[in-house]
Formats: sequence, structure tokens, C-alpha cells
Amino acid sequence: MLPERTVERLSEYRRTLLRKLSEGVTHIHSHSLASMHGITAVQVRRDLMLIGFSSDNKKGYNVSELIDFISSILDSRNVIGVAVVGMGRLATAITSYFNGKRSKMRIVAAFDNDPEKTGRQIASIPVYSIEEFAEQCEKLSVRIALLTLPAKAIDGVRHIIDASPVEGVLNFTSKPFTPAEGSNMYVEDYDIITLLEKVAYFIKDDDIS
Amino acid sequence: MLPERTVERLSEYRRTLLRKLSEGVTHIHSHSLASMHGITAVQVRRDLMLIGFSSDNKKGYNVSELIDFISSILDSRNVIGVAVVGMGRLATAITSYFNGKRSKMRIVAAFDNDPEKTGRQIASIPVYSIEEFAEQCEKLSVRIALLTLPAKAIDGVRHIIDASPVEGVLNFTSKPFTPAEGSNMYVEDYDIITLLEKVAYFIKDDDIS
DNA sequence: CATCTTCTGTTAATTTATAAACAAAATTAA
DNA sequence: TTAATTTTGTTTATAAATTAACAGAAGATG
Repeated sequence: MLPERTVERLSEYRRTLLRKLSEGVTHIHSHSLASMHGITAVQVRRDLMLIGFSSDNKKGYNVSELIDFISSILDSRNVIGVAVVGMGRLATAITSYFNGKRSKMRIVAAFDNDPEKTGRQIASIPVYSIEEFAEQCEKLSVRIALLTLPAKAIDGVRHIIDASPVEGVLNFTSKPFTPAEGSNMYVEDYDIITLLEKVAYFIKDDDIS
Repeated sequence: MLPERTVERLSEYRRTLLRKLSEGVTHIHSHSLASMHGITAVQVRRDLMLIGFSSDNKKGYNVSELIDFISSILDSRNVIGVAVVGMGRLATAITSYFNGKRSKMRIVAAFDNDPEKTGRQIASIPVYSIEEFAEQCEKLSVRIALLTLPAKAIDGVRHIIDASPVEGVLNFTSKPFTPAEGSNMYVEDYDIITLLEKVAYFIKDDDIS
């Protein structure tokens, strides 16, 4: 089990490496990769050490080998289905952005309680009524739920998600998602207001130093 | 200067507290606040200790006092302007969601190079051409830029942002934002694919344990 | 060819963040 | 009123994450 931060960085490295590969770059040094991410080369090397990757020459890491190696760590064997709960603007934007970019994860369904939206496709994925959640998740191998509904609505879906095969939640709502007692669901609360307030705090204090 | 994580949590506490206040709750215990965020009560008390807040009774913290205290830590004296760079769907969703929620921060302008978008208002904020960036940021007291443009376009705006009064960047692009050498800009790269991959990794490994 | 530099992989040290432990004060219960 | 419980604030300990230090090897330089 890798440290959280390392997992995040591996994902970021991979995306940078994929871009570099498409630009025709075949080898990359730890320094180079580091500076592209605003971190130190030691950090990069340490992360790669943790996953057991090493290069056999001094021309830098082989980009395509490293991509494959990171993928062998991060990707699951089978495609992981992702379901969107609350098919508003944010969800539409995320779905369009995400689908097609990664092969081992795919947003396969959306759920909403607005009858205007259900029964048709939005951003190329089918929108179901929230009542069908557990059933469709089962059918579509959904293991991750992406919450993009109004904060007020979150209490109404908590038990629905708890009663489904979903194992991980990525919550964009301003209200934290707390799974049922004893559940070992992996939850990531992720609020844009908090991020903005964090940036504001640290630029504010920059003035003093 | 508070630890990063504490700043994040304070922002989250405040939002929970504001919601509780609107529900008529006047006092709240550390245990209660903690369980709403999936953390321990010790963590809550420690965070409050760090900012120097203490309660004078055993009925729990006074919600409205605590909100004011956190605000005195997190909020700047004057309103901080935020500019959106790349007025697509994600930006529209974020802007509509964000504006009106916090009084000390406000998305005041958007910039785009699509002539279909410039010169009018989207999500109630004016959209300018990217050429006007520095000028309008100066005029509107913009100190934070929110990057929501295509990854390919980021290299084209880097020098524009570096040459502006912007002090902090919140980057939703899949490509990391690296400010000019020697700049002390505060950057937060924040990619949805990374988050999903992180969740995927940790639910994947749940199976083994 | 010999030296000098550069880069990697790994260990050791430091810093940051979380959790445990506990004394003091206040409320509750007997 | 007195004892038991609860909650806080703070100190001490543990764990996680980052950074520094350095030996060894590949490649570059003279």
C-alpha cells in the first residue's frame, strides 16, 4: 500500500509522461520531471523507488516503460465503472472531460431525480432515476460514485449509496459525505470553496513574510 | 502561519458550522463536529487550539462565535477578486456555484479567446479577451486566477499570468502550472483524473487487506 | 586514458501531521 | 453535597511525508 501523496503524484507523473511521449520524448531525467511538477528530484526518485522502478542507463527514465510501470501499479485489471449522482453542469463538464482519457476507468451512468433528465443520454451517458441506483451499479460494474448534487440532497442519497456495491466516493458537494458506521468505504471530499479559501489564506500570509 | 491541512479543515468546519447555524444549532461539541467530517475530536480541538479559540463552557463551542473566529483567521480584510481563465462549462458551473457563497472572495471576471464569448456576460460575470488580463486584474483587484482552459492552452497564458498582479493560482487543467523561476506565486494543481485514480487505487487495495 | 561531472538509488535526518494520554474544570447523577 | 462522568486544552508520543546526505556508476571532458 503506497502513501496517499505518492499515489497522487504517480497519477500526475503518468499524465505528464503521456504528454511528453506524444511529443516524441523518449527519455526523461528525474530533475526534468520534478521541475514540471514543482517538486524536487529526490521526491520523484523516492516515489519511483517505492514502486520498484529503476532505469538501466543515465539518459533518464524510459518514458514509455515508466508509463507502463505506473499503469501496472495504478490501474485495476478490469475496467472500473464510475457513476455520477446529480447530472448538473459540473457533472456534464467532468464527464465530457474525463471519458476517453483513461481506459481502465469509465463514467458509465448518471443518476438524477429530475424527470427532464432521466431516460435519455447526457454527455453520452445514460441518465437513470435515482431509484435504480443499486440495480444499475450492479449491472454496470460501478465501484465509484461521483457526487455532484446540491448539498441539501446528500442526506437523501447516503443510504442509497451505502446499500449499493459502491466502494469509493468522490464528493464534490460542500457537505462531507459520511458513510454508515462500520463501512470501509473510501471517501474523498473535495470542495472548490475550500481550495479557493486555502489559496487565499496562503497568498494573504505571503504579504507578511 | 497555520499548517496546510489545518487551513483546509478550518474552511470545512466553517461551512458545516454555517449550515448548523442556519438549522438553529447554537452549540456544538468537538466530537460532533469531528464525526461530521470523519475525523477525531482531538484533531478538531487541536486545530482550534492552533488558532487560539477556546470555549467558556461545557455545552460545546458557540457556533456563531466559532464561525466569526475562523473567519477572522481565514478571511482577508478586503474582498479578494478571482478571475477565471477559460470560460467553458466547468468554469460556468464553478462560477454559478461559488458566487454569493462567500463575502470575502468573489469571481469578478472571466477571460477567453473565443470571440463568441467575449464582450458579454456568462454566469453573471463579464468575459474579456485574454489580452486584457493584466489590465482588468489591476482594475478589479484580482489576486487569484482559476485556470479552466484546455491543457494545451496553458503554455500560452503562463507569461500573461506571471506578468499580472495575480498571486495565487488554482489550476484545474491536467497540466501542472509552473510559474516563472523565482516567482513566489502560490499554486494549487487540482486534477479530477488524479482524484479518481486515487480513489480507484485505494478501493482496489481494499480487496487485498 | 584519467579526471570530473552528473545522475541514480538508498539511507539517514528532519519536518509535518495525527493520535494518544492526561490534568483541570464543569456538568450530571447519586 | 459528593462522586462519577464528560469535555476541554495541552503535552507527549507516534506515524507520515519530505528533504538532505552520500556512495556508486555512467557518461562527458580534457
